[in-house]
Amino acid sequence: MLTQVQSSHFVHECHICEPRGGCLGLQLLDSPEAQQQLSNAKKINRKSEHVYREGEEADCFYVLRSGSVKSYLVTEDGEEQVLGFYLPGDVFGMDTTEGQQRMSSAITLETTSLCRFPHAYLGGKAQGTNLLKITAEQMQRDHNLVLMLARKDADGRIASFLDDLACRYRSRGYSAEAFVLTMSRQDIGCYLGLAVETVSRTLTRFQECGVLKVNRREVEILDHATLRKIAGTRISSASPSCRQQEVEFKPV
Amino acid sequence: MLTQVQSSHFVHECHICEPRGGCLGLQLLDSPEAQQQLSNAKKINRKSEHVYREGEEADCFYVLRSGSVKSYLVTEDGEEQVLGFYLPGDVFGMDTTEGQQRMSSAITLETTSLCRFPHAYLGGKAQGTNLLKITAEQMQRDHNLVLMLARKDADGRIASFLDDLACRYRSRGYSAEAFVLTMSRQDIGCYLGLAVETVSRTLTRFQECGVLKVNRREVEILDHATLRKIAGTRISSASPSCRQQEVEFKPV
DNA sequence: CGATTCGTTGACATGCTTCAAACTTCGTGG
DNA sequence: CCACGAAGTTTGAAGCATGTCAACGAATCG
Repeated sequence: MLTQVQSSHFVHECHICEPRGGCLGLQLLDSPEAQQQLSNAKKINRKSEHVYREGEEADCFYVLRSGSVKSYLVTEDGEEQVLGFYLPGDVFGMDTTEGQQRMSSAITLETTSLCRFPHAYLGGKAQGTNLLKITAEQMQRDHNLVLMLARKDADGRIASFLDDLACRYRSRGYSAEAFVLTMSRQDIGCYLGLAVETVSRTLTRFQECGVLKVNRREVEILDHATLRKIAGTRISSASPSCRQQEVEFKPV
Repeated sequence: MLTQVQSSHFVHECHICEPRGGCLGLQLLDSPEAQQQLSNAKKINRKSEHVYREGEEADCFYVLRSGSVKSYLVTEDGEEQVLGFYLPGDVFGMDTTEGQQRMSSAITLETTSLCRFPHAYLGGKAQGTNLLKITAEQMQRDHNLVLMLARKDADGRIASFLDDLACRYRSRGYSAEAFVLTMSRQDIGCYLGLAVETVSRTLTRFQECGVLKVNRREVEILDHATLRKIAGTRISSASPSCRQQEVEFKPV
């Protein structure tokens, strides 16, 4: 059979997956047809070519065979945040599942060869699709945290944190404008990479701005629009919406 | 059948998974026996009880039904880094797969009810086990990045970054002591949440320490032990192994 | 009702960013 | 092959956001 020949050829020429206990293609694809497809799906990218871009519809993930790749996302302010660098043997592109829009971009850092794993060919072996979707969501959440820690100042982190909580409460049918924090200031600081004192001071300042009302663990969001603006604002961004000095101008 | 009754009871009393398109238990577990097991696996935890601890062997993941949970990990220096807060409906504990040691801990923030999903019951539906293992590894990598961004200073981040690269090259059969960076200083800074200038300065300083030899993108690690020590060192840790002032003492 | 944990506020120290400028390397076209 | 410009890297000086240290008030718990 031609497919058989192709298939076995495909297996022997590549040892990149050995540390994983053998070719991922053989592990994940049952039919020789699918394996042949995979064989054909090998691709060479030149330096600085995008493997995929944020917003594109995802239909596969990748194994890097040679070269190197960086994945990144872009903040609302046009700033780039690198999420990781991939070396030969690494699997990437699993932070988005079939049919979803890519949540990050990937670009080659040099001439690169990679193996495409189209979701469609995974067939029965990808039964846990729902689980994969859940893990992808978790990764996206992690990536947001990374972005927050790397690119946002204290104001931005606290605002993002509160906005995130509000959204999650809303999506569960609770009030997004008033809720009780179940965690201590210590925990919040430890999550956001800030000192407890900074958390406390920032919350106080937000209250002075009229953005929030805070009483110990009770939070009420008074001006969600401004909160969002602060959350999306980069450190030295041009518009200091509600930053320290601004407070002096419009205390409530 | 008793199991049937149990099973349907189990389905009707819980609406936490509705936004996911229905009970995860029904989606992931095929046999009524497994579903009953799941039903029995519901658990109430009081405030500040651990759901699992780092190092324990993982045999399940969880869906939070009510209450809230925080997940975290502890640095080599005993510092805590919070990785996330979970609200009702959230799935957690998927950063470790069956049989592995937990890579993080989870503790309740208040009285909490949760649903256990033992890996063993997933049966055929979890075929993509290999894929899950890969996504779990990716998550662990992300968590390391979070820890780095939140808890380490510039020296620690650069050192961790280089050590990570070295380890990955070693595991692939390349030299861990001498390699070429495929990414620009800009990219490194963008990954580590540092300004380009800081990256450059830090590398220069490491060279002055005798830890590295750097020439543009070529890196040679001369003192891997010290590099590791810097990587693991927290910001204001007692031992300033190779920090700014230290350089003055022992320039090479 | 003490004891402990949690939250807030102030003063000060400092590590990193920002701004600026020079140098090197690389790619491109004359 | 060299000239030229763009991009990447390095180094210096100065400002500032955040961490650290310290003290106090408030709430919680046994």
